[in-house]
Amino acid sequence: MGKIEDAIQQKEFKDPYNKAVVNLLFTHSYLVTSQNTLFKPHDISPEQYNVLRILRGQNGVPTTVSSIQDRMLNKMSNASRLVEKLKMKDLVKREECPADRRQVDVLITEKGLNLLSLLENQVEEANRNFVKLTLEEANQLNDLLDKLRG
Amino acid sequence: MGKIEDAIQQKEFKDPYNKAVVNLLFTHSYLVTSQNTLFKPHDISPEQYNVLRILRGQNGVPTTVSSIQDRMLNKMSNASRLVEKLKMKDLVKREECPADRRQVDVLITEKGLNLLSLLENQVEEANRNFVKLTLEEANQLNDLLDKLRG
DNA sequence: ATTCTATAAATGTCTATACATATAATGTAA
DNA sequence: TTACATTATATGTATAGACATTTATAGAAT
Repeated sequence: MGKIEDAIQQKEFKDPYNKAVVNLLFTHSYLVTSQNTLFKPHDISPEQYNVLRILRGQNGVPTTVSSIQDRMLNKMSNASRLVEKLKMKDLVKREECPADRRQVDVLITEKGLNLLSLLENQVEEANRNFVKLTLEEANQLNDLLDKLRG
Repeated sequence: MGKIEDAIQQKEFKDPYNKAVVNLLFTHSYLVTSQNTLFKPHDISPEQYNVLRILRGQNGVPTTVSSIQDRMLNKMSNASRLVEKLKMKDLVKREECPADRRQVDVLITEKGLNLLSLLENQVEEANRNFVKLTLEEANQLNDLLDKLRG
């Protein structure tokens, strides 16, 4: 089992390329659904978690909203609103950038760092379980995905 | 270029499994964004397109909402509301199932079939272009994704 | 027949994506 | 300086995903 044909009851695909697109959409849904069970109890979404990780990666250097946007997994998501959600939970703070008053400096708070360290190990451990591949296969998959996007 | 590390400016990952999860989320966004440009002019979403394809696959046999749900790429999506959207555009019709009045029979209309055949070649052609792999690599990717989900 | 349970679909609510537009601040050119 | 284009962020609005709840019907058990 596990074949995409069975999972969505579609007998055949136009070609391996079109099958790969469908397979990727389906596998994405599998992963997101699996991950959600983890994030749910902490009242945080995978996207918000991702923003916190980006901020911590800055090691205390403030980050602008557009810089967060550039580094998000989904370039179409709305960093401004995600930051607002995180701020309401006191996981980040926002300050007007003195050098350029259009910009907003975003920083992760102590509370944000604590939540992140609590979550991170769980997420990493869970991800290893969700991906039922050998190490070598996981590397192959990474290479193929990198190449897929060109 | 093309490597996930550059694309999201993250230097390293915990392990290839965690990298694969991030890589898959990112590649999903790449594909969906690419596909959206195609669907936009036709006032239909990729999800609605997918429902139309499921319905056509039935060759005129009515399909219930829950059966559509089972065959969708995202099991968490809401077939009931997608069918409602399609109905408002006269792309599907909905009939009470006489045998079981809880169920609703859904059928694709002539208009729906026309839109589908117009879109399908474009989508299939575009998908081939989005996936920058050889045929063999595309097959490998499909096998890895099938295995990933277990 | 009555009650209980299960199932099908619809609905409510929140979050996020997608994309257009608005607002404010900056930089540049006349 | 004024005018104009550019950039950073915020906001408006629609669609979809996530998940809980409701409503209606069906089937089973008493």
